[in-house]
Amino acid sequence: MENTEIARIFHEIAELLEMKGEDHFRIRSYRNAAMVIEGLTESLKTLYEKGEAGLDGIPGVGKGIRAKIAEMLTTGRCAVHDGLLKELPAGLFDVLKVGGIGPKKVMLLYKELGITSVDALRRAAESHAIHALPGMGEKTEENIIRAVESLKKVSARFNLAVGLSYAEGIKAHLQKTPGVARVEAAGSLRRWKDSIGDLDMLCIAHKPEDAIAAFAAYPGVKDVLSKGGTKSTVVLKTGLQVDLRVLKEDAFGAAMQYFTGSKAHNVALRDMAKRKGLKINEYGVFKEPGDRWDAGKTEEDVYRSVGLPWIPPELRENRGEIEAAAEGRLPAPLELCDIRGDLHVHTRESDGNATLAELSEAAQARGYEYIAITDHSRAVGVAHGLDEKRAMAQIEAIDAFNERLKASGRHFRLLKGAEVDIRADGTLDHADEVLSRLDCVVGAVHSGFNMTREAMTGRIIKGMESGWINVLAHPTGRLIGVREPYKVDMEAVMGAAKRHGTALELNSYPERLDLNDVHCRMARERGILVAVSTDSHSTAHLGNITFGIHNARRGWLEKNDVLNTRGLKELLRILKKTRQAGR
DNA sequence: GCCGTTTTCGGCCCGACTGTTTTCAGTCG
Repeated sequence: MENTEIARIFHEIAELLEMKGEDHFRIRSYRNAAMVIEGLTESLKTLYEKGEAGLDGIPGVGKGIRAKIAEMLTTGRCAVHDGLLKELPAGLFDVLKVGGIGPKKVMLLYKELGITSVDALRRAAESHAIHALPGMGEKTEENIIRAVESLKKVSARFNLAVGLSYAEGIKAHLQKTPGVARVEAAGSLRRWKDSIGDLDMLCIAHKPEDAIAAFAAYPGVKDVLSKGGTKSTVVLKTGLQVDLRVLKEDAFGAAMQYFTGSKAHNVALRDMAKRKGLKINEYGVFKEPGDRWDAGKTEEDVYRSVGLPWIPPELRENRGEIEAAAEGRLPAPLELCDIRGDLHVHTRESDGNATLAELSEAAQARGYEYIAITDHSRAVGVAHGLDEKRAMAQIEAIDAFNERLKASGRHFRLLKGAEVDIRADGTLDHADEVLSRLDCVVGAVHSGFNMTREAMTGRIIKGMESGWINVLAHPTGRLIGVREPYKVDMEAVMGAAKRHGTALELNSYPERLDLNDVHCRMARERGILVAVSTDSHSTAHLGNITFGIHNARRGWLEKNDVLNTRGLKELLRILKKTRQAGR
């Protein structure tokens, strides 16, 4: 079993225990362990196979949960999970997803009315069978009908680029409201998480009620879920939920810290504060009992109050950043100015829409020293992939172009490259005669996504073993919200990358962000270089590098961990060495 | 169920809003 599967089972145990009304802290332990497991950079299987001590020392995983992990790894089952599922029907998980229905109500509806599905819930609400139950009323029935309706339309999660554009729209709208001094997005968007479930907005306003009213009146709003004195929640027409909190200026830093999260980071931070006799909430830092500390204006104040330096939002996942901050070993965040070029760019020869000259100009305008032209190979027919003849012609064209650049005194170079398909049998989609003339070969999987895990892993490793691949592009093939990653053993792929000196791509396209944050961190720990590339199909796409940089930060990558922070000379040396080592 | 500068028991982050209640539970983030 893989980490994600084991984590899922712990999440389910937590939900089942919660419905049964078990101890809150025990439930939290399962949730916490699940989240910790999702952030691990080694598979539990590998750790377990190391022997007794392998699973020791994982924070939040004690004796009980360790035993369950061992049980799942050896038998593929978890008796506690199985037992709970015998007590409670699996349909209750769906009922729990209905907004406004929590574990207590799910259980009440199940016990009193036998409701085990969303459909049954809606029917019960429509036939007014619910309001007779204790704690339920007519309003509850109306809300259930509405929540079930929106459940159907809501798409799971939104990608970052979409989230950013909504946040900008709301920000512009609120800033037009008199008395609104400042509006910022917090939450997972500010942490640059690869996908967002909702938007958290903060605002400073003299009259909170005016800001709340303006928020509810935003033209994109479909439903107002709640509207209080300082807080409101709405659902946009697109299905995205947005929360707004209105605050006073002197609490803005504390609120930013609080609402940026993650929840796990905040719990750990507040626990730390508590041990120091302090209390942190969204209004500031307080010395018990109750009196105010001057630590609410900036986030730095909040962190300083518990003896920590400011922690970049991208790292706030309780994956060791608090300990690292305490010990002064936070990673130095990767910056845009560290990036010297882009190693994955398409032209109109395949499925891009820009010419060599246009891309060259756009890249120079960004201050780059190089970009690699990496059009598709022929296997990607829909993208008008290049066969050997066209590839050779492009090589000649790039050589000629570089000659002209040189003659004009520009310190910029186009690298000859290709995004060559790793075919289903692991062979490459260009002949050696073409590959040997390229500066930078990007290998990628674009078909046959439904292979078994073993077959896909073998296919990719065989591709790398050819010795031609400098960078493995979008290594898991995921498209956020559209397509799951293909099944692949990333530990094995990284093992091969390390042996062959292959870099792994962090594809900056907001729908991809592949490698993800945890995979980036895995690469760093294993000493594998990451290429932060854009996979641009137009000059505008070069700007997507921003998404890649923030995702790299989430993966703790520093300048030295990234291949394309190297200057041209050093880059070419590394690219050449990879080939020589591999062949 | 986890954890320890309060260490093997007794804690465990904190607050807003809603709908149902006559003082608060449930839900959410």
